[in-house]
Amino acid sequence: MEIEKKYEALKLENQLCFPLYAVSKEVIRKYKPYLDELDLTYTQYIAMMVLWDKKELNVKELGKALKLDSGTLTPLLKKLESKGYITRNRSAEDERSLDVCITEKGETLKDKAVEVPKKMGACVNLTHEEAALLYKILYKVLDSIED
Amino acid sequence: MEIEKKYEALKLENQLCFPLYAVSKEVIRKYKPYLDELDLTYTQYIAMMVLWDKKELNVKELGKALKLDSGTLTPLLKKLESKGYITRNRSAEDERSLDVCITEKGETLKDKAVEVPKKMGACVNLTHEEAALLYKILYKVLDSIED
DNA sequence: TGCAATTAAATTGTGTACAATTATTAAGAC
DNA sequence: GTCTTAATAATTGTACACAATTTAATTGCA
Repeated sequence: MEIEKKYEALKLENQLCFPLYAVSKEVIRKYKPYLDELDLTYTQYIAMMVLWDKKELNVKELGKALKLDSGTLTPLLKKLESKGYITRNRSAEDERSLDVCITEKGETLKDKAVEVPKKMGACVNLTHEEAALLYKILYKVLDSIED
Repeated sequence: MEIEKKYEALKLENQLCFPLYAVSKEVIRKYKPYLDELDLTYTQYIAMMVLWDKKELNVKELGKALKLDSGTLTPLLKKLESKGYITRNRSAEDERSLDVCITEKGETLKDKAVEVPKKMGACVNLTHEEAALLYKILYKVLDSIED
């Protein structure tokens, strides 16, 4: 192989992983000013999203939904509890399991939070078709990676 | 607005940010076994990618290429230096600037690293068209987000 | 029943990320 | 030439991520 071609695959601009990584970070950074108003970080926000929808579930289920483990979730949920947005209680049927439940205060936050996706939509400069395509491709990767 | 529709935009499955975030993490996790063989983390790997290409550049330029700041890069580059893959030296013309330079040992690593993109390609279950489209859309977002 | 295997969270340790601040150096205005 | 302003890394502090281990509870089977 020609020497110039041998290392082409190692260049940053020829990777798919790098723009994925960079866009993910930049998008999360774009959320910050809006999430600051809710006193939430991005990870706390997506955890609250699941809770706004489900009201109650255990750490294992939340971890599956967010693809996060207890090492990340345990301290994060303790923070959400200290903010008063959720409660954490051992399950009555299975003491190993920890039930996470949204509070009144957490529910109230939902009304402010509905504005966030609207504000963010304006930031991501894609057409409907591009956004739909991106969504479809990302979930194809996500499903195929399923370990 | 109907009550059922009001909060639809807040559901995790209706977000574009979440699959972006999740895919980015999962892809990086897929790299781990291959990068372990090189004694590199993912962030160290993309930093080395720039250095394999450019041989030498300063922290500011590297930060621009990777979209990372000195708070992330300083400890990371110290680790790469301690592994013997790079050197760190103050610029002669401008003492504020820190020059990062690849070493012989760092260059040697490149020959093992060329195998990584090949192995990863097999993991991401996309057609050429899908991969090209994903690449194009991601860079469109990245360019539009440019602050 | 008794106990090995499994499961669920929590903990520990390492490595990012990034905002905000600090220290040092360089550039530019006058 | 001094002095303000700007630029560059490093530092500090907070919050993830995740692998590996630990602790405690439950299951399953001999």
